[in-house]
Amino acid sequence: MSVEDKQKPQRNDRVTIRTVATHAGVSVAAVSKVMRNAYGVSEALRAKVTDAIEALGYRPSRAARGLRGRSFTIGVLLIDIRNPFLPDVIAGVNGVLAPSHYQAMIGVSNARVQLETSLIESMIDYKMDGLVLVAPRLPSEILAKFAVQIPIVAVGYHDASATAFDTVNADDQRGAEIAVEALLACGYRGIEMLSLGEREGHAVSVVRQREIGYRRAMQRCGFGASAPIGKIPMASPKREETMRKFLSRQDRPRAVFCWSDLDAITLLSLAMEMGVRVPDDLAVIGYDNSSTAALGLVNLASIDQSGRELGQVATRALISRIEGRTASEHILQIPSLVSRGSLIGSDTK
Amino acid sequence: MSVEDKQKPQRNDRVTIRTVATHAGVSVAAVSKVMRNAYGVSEALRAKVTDAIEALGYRPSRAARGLRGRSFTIGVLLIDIRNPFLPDVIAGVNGVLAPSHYQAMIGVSNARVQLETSLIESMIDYKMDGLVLVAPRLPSEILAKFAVQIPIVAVGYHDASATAFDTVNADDQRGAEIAVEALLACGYRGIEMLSLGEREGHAVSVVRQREIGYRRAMQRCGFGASAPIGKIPMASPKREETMRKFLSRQDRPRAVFCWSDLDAITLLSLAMEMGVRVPDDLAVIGYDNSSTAALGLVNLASIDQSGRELGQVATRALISRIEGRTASEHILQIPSLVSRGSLIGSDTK
DNA sequence: CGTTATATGGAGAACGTTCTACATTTCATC
DNA sequence: GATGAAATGTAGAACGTTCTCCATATAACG
Repeated sequence: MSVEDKQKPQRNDRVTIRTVATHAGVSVAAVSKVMRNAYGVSEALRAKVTDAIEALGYRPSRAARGLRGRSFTIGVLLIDIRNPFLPDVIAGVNGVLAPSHYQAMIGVSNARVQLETSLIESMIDYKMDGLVLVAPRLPSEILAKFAVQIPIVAVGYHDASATAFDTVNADDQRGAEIAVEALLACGYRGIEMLSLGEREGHAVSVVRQREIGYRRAMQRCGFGASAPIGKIPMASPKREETMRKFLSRQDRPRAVFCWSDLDAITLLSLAMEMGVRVPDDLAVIGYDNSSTAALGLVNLASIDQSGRELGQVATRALISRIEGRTASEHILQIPSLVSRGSLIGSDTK
Repeated sequence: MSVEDKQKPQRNDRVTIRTVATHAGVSVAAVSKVMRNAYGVSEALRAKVTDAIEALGYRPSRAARGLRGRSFTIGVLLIDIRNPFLPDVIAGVNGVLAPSHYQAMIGVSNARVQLETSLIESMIDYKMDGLVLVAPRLPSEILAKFAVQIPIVAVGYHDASATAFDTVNADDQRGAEIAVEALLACGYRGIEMLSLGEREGHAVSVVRQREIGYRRAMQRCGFGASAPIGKIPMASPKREETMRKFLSRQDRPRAVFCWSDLDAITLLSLAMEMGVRVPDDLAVIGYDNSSTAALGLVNLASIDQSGRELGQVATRALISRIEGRTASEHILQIPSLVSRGSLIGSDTK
């Protein structure tokens, strides 16, 4: 509007720590001290500086911060964004972070080890302050190597012997036991587990843990150590085909424990389509108690491991590690059963 | 192991551009040039440098890069991580980014304007190269202000008059028309829309656009301009209560068009629970064609706007803008109907 | 009043890149 | 050979912070 409109400051208008210092009539170092509320700042100085910050709308550059010190960002790595269990974890992370000055940035690896690695490296290169890895695929040694460079908490990754990083898990073995016990308590006898058919069978993975729990519960109840475990491939076309085959088997079990709601729900859908009645012909119990399982239409009994809580606990652990803790922590939550129609018919029809 | 174990380089072992330069026997600037494959690099030089990079396992620091030039990161802002439509968008973004040297970092705003603002600011402060905002809540003027500082593409945000940023949308008005037309074609006459009950009624929001399309289609078919639109609150307790009330109305319409699968699916669940048969008593059509809608158990007819494609198109637009385009683009995709059991019974029972 | 502690503020060197200028070499072309 | 033009490589100044020393001012104490 004014005649004095300048051309120059069009892009060069970034308010830096220097602008603030000049405006407040103090040194750059002083402003920095106030920002980090470091030692050696008088009330008068603080007031001057905060006023200037307010007046100019100053925001420190995260990039520059990261170059020298902390970036106040924590990275979250998700294996997969479609699994409805993961948003719960994110919600937990964000809940804990919200009141703090930390912020979360999320990366999605799509279960690709390659991408997972490069994402972790990127987060390190951004000088993020810490990482929450949700169900990472990388082997423990590699994670340990990364953990030297940045504080790490792994969620959904069983390695209680790791010393370089922390782990936060629901007790997946126990969860599987609870599932089996629930099926037995309902009187079902022929019980099978449907697990994930993956080449990698790390004991670190939650899937493997659930298999162990399933086997143990079956054995304890006298059904032999080699209780049957079916493998469902991950990729979509094969996946449904395998399930259909399972459903049409003539020696189909009376009840099935699925390693994840994701599979359980698809199974339920196919069962309906193929005329297999649930739970009359086949009882189903899933894992994660995802929001979809809770839908009236789906009505899937499931093991609840409170993703939200896992996210919260993991974040708190990470922050304590960022703030200096060095001894590793391995936290185990107890999962619980949420009974629904797929386990035992609600109506006495 | 060796006796010469040094204490010093324990943390100081970062391989920087300087390490590479020394190792290759060239200048720092030369290495930088190779990295950015800038003009003025001979084959011999390039070979020396890439060898050194390989040998040392050098990765440029994103933090330092961001401070001076590009960071090769694009920020994605999600309004909500629970809506199963959004993972599709992410998949599209990642698909386009994967072969490039760009990487995506995701922030989740949980529909909070405050958080959305601070996340955008953070991404700017990280010197990210561009932003994909998915269904942002901020008004257009504010977005325009941000767009001066960083290239922005908004997805699910209708503002074809914006000059500072691009928009990528499915044609939500058309989508709603298609839905209404489909219901009419099935012979249903009493049709209502269930929309989102929010204070904010920006025309930019997809919800409002769908309402407009619904009204227009109804009017065109002779059902008056004031076709009824019910409002469903977002928060969970009130939400279901409102739906129950709707379902038990004695003047309940014959068919309903829901603004989102999210609501449609809950409605389907409640309908089953309350004994309202779908589609015999009530036909339902949703929006988004989310993965949940496709489940056999749910079997919800829905308007497909291919989130994946939106993500791809948006990312390509963003990259072209990063690379210099200044004129704004406003892209509109045509949605399509996916007919399923909630629209017309598949079996002739 | 000296002398010593303590509290307060500032100078300036990192941090690891990018990128503008410039210096040098190589190559045509006359 | 001389003369530009083009190609190739380098020095070094940013970028916006943090943080270690230092310098000074003030308080405490005998």
